[in-house]
Amino acid sequence: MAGRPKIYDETAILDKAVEVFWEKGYANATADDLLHAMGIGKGSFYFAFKGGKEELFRKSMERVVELNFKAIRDALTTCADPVQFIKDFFLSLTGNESPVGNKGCYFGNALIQVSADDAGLKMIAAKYLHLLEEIFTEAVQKGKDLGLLQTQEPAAALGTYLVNLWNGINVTRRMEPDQRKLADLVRMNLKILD
Amino acid sequence: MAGRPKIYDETAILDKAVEVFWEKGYANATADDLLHAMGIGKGSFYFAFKGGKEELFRKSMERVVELNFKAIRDALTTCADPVQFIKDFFLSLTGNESPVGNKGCYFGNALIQVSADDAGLKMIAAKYLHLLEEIFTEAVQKGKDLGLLQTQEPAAALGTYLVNLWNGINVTRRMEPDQRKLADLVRMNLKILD
DNA sequence: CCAATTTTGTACCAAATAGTACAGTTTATT
DNA sequence: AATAAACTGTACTATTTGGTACAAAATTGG
Repeated sequence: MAGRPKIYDETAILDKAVEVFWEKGYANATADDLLHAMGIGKGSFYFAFKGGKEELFRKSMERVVELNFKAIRDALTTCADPVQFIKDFFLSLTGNESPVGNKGCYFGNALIQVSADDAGLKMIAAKYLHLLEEIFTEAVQKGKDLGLLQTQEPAAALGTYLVNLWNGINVTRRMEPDQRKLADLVRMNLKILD
Repeated sequence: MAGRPKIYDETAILDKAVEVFWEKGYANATADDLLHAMGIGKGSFYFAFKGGKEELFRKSMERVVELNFKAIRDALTTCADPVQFIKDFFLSLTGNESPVGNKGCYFGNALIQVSADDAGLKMIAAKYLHLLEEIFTEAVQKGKDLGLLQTQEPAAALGTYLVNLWNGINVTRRMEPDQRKLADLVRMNLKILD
């Protein structure tokens, strides 16, 4: 168990890579962009990520799930009113202070940016979006169990509805700078949770 | 006004370029891909499109608007029940026979695929999505005028709702192969037009 | 301190990239 | 047929791409 120690923190440089991918998109992010942002040399990079750019992106997706989705899930399991939480979450997407900024959804972006022959990455992105769908579904189910929802719709259908809303907003944000219009749009969609 | 005539049809090669961009994405489509599909040489290409790939993409967007959106608008102005037309349109997106296939929306894709420093292309894509929004809004307004809609929501808000649904579906399609789930999702969304 | 092990930086490379230069070809007008 | 205009194909280039090779460096256990 000897050996020269890493001089960087693996999660720290992953976070840097996430930033670059999110900002520039998978296809447009060059290895140089990434290395520069991560602040490591090619040697270290190809040593740590033998699969090159693709492996880095795969790990960066894991990291984003860990940082973002898991946080949502945790918050949902502890909060008293999951329905209100969902509503607040979506409304928060329409403001400047959005956690996502204008960069969209990491996974939705991936589905659209990754070239067709990288089917593996696409499948992973799809899988994580399904995870988000599940999280929404669980929240709705919990809301139903608590008697907070009148709707006849099954929780799973509402989960699908919400992940589709998420996908939509993350594109619509980019064409619609008017935050009031976005907020109205979200509110209109959230009526389904009354 | 002399000179050798073109040996190719400008719109025909544009259509080929559209195919490539739609299939591979803007960033992933190389000049070679495009030239090969268009069946012309570099000389002809850079003569016809002095702006290179970017100009080609700009013109390809115009072409897609011309071919797709204008057709929708025309169909809407002539049809008796614009509300039903909208519903059928969205439901058609969930099937195999979708006009869009799994390639998504040309302009939504562009918003997500084009690199940040190509702000010009992004603005054009956003503009065309706003055109689609307008088309939806007009259809809804017409539906209201004809007494086909009970909703209190303003037509413009519903237009925004529908373009957001469009944006969402075009991403969600890529993560959700189950067409029945997609169809249910669309039906749930279209209840707002009852 | 020596050896084993792991990490790092630099130099290098082959392929692919978008784009240019330009000579030559084809046609309409005269 | 001569000429001007419009078009086309080929050869070329400079840059950037992702990726490899490998020797040197840093650390720990013996």
